[in-house]
Amino acid sequence: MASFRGAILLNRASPQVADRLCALGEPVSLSKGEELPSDAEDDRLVFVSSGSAKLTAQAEPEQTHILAFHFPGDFVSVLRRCDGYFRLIALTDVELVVFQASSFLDLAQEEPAVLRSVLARSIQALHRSRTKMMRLGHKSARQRIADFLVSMAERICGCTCGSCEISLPMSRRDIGDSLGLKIETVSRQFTDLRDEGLIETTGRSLVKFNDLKALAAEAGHALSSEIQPQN
Amino acid sequence: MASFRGAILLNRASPQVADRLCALGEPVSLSKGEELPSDAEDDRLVFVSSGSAKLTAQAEPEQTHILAFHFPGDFVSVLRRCDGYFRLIALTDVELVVFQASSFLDLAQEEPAVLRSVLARSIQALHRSRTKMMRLGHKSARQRIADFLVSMAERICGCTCGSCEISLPMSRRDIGDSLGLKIETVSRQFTDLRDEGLIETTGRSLVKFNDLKALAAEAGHALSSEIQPQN
DNA sequence: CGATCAATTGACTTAGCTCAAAGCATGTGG
DNA sequence: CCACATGCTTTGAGCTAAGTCAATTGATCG
Repeated sequence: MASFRGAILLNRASPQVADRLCALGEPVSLSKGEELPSDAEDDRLVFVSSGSAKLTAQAEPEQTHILAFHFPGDFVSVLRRCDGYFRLIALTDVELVVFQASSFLDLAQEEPAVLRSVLARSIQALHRSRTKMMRLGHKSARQRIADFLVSMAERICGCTCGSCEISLPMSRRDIGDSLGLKIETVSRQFTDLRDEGLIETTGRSLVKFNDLKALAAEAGHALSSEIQPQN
Repeated sequence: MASFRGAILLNRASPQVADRLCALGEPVSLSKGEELPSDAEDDRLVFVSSGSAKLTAQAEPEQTHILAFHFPGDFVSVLRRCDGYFRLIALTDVELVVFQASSFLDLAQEEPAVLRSVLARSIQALHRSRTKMMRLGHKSARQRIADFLVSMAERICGCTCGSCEISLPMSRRDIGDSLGLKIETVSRQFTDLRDEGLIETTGRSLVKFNDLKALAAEAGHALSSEIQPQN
């Protein structure tokens, strides 16, 4: 369970401003599979307190793209419904703090350090997104899956090397939708990695990594610094 | 030839701050093929006054990824050399205004409206990048090329429908590197589109569009709003 | 006008998609 | 608590789009 107030204070905001920002946020709880009600008026900033969620974009019917997975501590920006609409959907029961982007920024503006920190993070996120997404366009299915697993290990349990075990909150379909792969291809890659001893799986969601460095190497030298939470 | 000062004033900055920002920038001219000297210390913000340039990332030797093409009026952020280094390379003779990101932001901080506007643009750019790049992962070669051509028509000559003619400043290899396609595939797609009468080509760089809407449809309903200059 | 490098075209290979069927988890009701 | 039903996942066989290798054509610049 991540605290929004704590995250803000890390940006060296004054406690007063942190409190006022907190007051601005609306706590929202979603249970597994539920969707954050969409808003046609305003862009929103959403802080994830606990659980996990997927941010999707539906350009055309029958083709869902998953833009990102989000975990506790993440700060997600959800654009208002306009060009191809965005949806934030709970993968597990999830607790959020939802802000209207404009009023959040109005207030943050009083604390230029916060605003600037948010900007710096945003520029970094843009670059990460660009490098990462662009790489996706150049990578094989195996590399995409390896890259995905390494990034999940880092985000879910903070591991970048050695071995660890995580529970993936998303389905194979979700993974495919986020990497531009079909569900069968995702499954086959899991099988291959399992056969080669790079991972072990139990049930649908448990994945054990035996050597994260080796897996990262499979991803095509994905630098671990590229795989941090967005905000 | 775009004016940096003019672009800043559009953000409703005071003329004083605009002047001080101008003073902070270092004008740089590059001739075709030249590269902006890299900087290991600071992230930089680069304004494109005239000409065009490509922003590349070299994760591994022998594999260059083009992150974006840039045209007059664009505001590019070039990260310092760290994770896989970034290079800004002139496609034509180009005039730039180069800022140290930190000092630019220090100054912009005095004008919260500017800072916030930059932030808002940056968040938008992040979303565009995500949607666009993610789509690339799901698109066929034909759709990628069509999408690319439509976006170039919009950025180079401002056309979104009807017919127009542009001169592409980048090579087929550059196009491939930016879309995750091989040069031969790029060429074949050009041939196909030419055979179908959607485009006409003269020499290496001239491309004439007969029906941009039809081309956009080929791109898979790429919304024109998704194809605007970054900043 | 010729040298050089970019672009095109062709033949072949392969990674990932499609269609189809079978195996497992998970959770629900008896 | 077990059995079954549902939906997720895995596996298989064949196909297609894009990559690879190789040769040719064409554009651009000195």
